[in-house]
Amino acid sequence: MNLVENIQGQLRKRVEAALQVARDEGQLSFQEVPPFIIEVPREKQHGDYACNVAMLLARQARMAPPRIAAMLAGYLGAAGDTLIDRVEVAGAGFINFFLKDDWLFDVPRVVWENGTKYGWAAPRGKKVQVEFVSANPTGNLHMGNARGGALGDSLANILSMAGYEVEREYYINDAGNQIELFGLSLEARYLEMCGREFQFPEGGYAGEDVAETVRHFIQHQGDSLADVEPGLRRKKLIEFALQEKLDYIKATLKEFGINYDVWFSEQSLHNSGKIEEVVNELRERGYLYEKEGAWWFKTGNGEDEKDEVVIRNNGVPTYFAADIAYHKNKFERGFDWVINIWGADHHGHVARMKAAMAALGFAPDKLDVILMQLVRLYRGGEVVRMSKRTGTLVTLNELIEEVGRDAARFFFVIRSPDSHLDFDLELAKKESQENPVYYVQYAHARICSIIRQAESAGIKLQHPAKINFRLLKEPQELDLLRKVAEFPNEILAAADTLSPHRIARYVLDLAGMFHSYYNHFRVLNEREELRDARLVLVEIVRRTIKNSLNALGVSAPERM
RNA sequence: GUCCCUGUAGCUCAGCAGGAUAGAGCAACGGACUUCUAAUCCGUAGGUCGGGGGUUCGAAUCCCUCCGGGGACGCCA
Repeated sequence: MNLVENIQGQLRKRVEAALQVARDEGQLSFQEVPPFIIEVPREKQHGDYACNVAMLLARQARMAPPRIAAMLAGYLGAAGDTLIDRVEVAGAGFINFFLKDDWLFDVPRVVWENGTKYGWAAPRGKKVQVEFVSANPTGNLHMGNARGGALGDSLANILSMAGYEVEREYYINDAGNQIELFGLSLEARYLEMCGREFQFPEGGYAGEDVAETVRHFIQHQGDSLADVEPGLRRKKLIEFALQEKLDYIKATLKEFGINYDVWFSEQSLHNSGKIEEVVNELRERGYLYEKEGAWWFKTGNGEDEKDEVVIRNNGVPTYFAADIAYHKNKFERGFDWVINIWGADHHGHVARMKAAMAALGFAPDKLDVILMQLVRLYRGGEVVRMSKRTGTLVTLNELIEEVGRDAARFFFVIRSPDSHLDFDLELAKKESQENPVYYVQYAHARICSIIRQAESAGIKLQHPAKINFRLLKEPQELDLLRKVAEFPNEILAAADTLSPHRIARYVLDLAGMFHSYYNHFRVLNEREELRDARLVLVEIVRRTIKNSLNALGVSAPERM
């Protein structure tokens, strides 16, 4: 049950009824009800909720907004109303609703009854897939992958809370040119270590981690491949390396708190002939044309030059072709909504991908791509280039070790995906003591401490039904109830706008309100009834903090 | 040249499906621990929302334009 949504719905009905009565009585003339909103105003003095209908009606009613608002208010604030305390008209014509506090006293019961599921919406019977990270299995995960991981996993959590059936997926790019280059790099290192002639490929993977993988291979198989046919040698090396790298990636992501439902191999699309199949389908539907020996996909109306090659003139399909087959496969699996998290450097790919889906008869609206701006890494003010090939990168493993999983995840997810993220490692380490994540976690730990303290004094948390919440008279207490009540709506808003950072902001706010309250009032005070009510209040705050942190993949410690 | 993101307090960023007096954290300054955890709190100070037009009852938010920063424009992925 979503209390806030419920209240907003009730107010909306009252406003609609008032509009009808006003029209029936000839006070107001309008053709249709405009799409007005019932919102929580920023300023507290503007009431619990505000409605903008008067401003929206001004034109068609040919009346000044404040006059409309005043007239409607006359129909709204009936004496004896159980919900509305009073109605005021203010500003440019806002109708401000001041509610009786009673509804707030329902909040603890609702939280209590939902328990660990407070904030979860009812299942809506829609399947959504979130694909994220999907880094090439040719190296370790870097800062950009870390951001994508934190973002994608949190988003998946939030969508799940919003009632969607969510699957997390990792697309393994284990085919194509990069893999061939990877093979050549492995081979060169291998021959080098076996003391043979070798030639390192131009632009190859020169990183130390690749050399290390080759060393591992030699530990297992020695120089058994030194004299075999190069194609076979590379195949064996690639097989070994991909397995090792992928295992490592899986372990790292797990350590970062991310668990995937599906690991999808690009190679499997090649093997099963799905790529060829989808290319043929596009060709039959008339979306491909041949030019200079290659096959091109028509992206737009043919006027621009954004067309993209799907089959190279050597007959080998491109990454784009594989990706089309992959996305077709996604839709065929019956997802109602497909979300990809890509680095901003792939933005040119979005329109093409959507066009390809449309060409295949799928609704492109069902595909959403979050373009995450790239992370730029600094070390003591120096920009660090992140390149897998040269191996100069800070890995996710190092990040977890240096900054900690909780702080790292919170840090990535507190910013909107649109923000360019400058990450200075020195600064992050220095600031780790002051990181906002500790502020939130500390609030949780403090509440746990209060409850422990109460228990050791023989005071038990009681069911809200047994509590007189009218004793909570302090404005800060009512504000906390209000804030907790907003949580389910915050989740829905974060899901709708694909914005996990809203939850990070929310929980930071809630923690701040709690810390302030803590410093002003004593929960465990002498008056038993008040004490019991406050104990339940801080407990529902604790649960809300914990559920928020869970959504972000951050732990909620009981002691700090 | 085309496209995407971005420009808000000294710094890092929220707010941007239009709403009322533009917010938070950090940094700065001044206070609060005999009391449930001071990783906290309270107070002070800090702004031409990059510039200029437009739409509107109302613009940080939408549109146009200019300027600054980042990125993409491959038969790489």
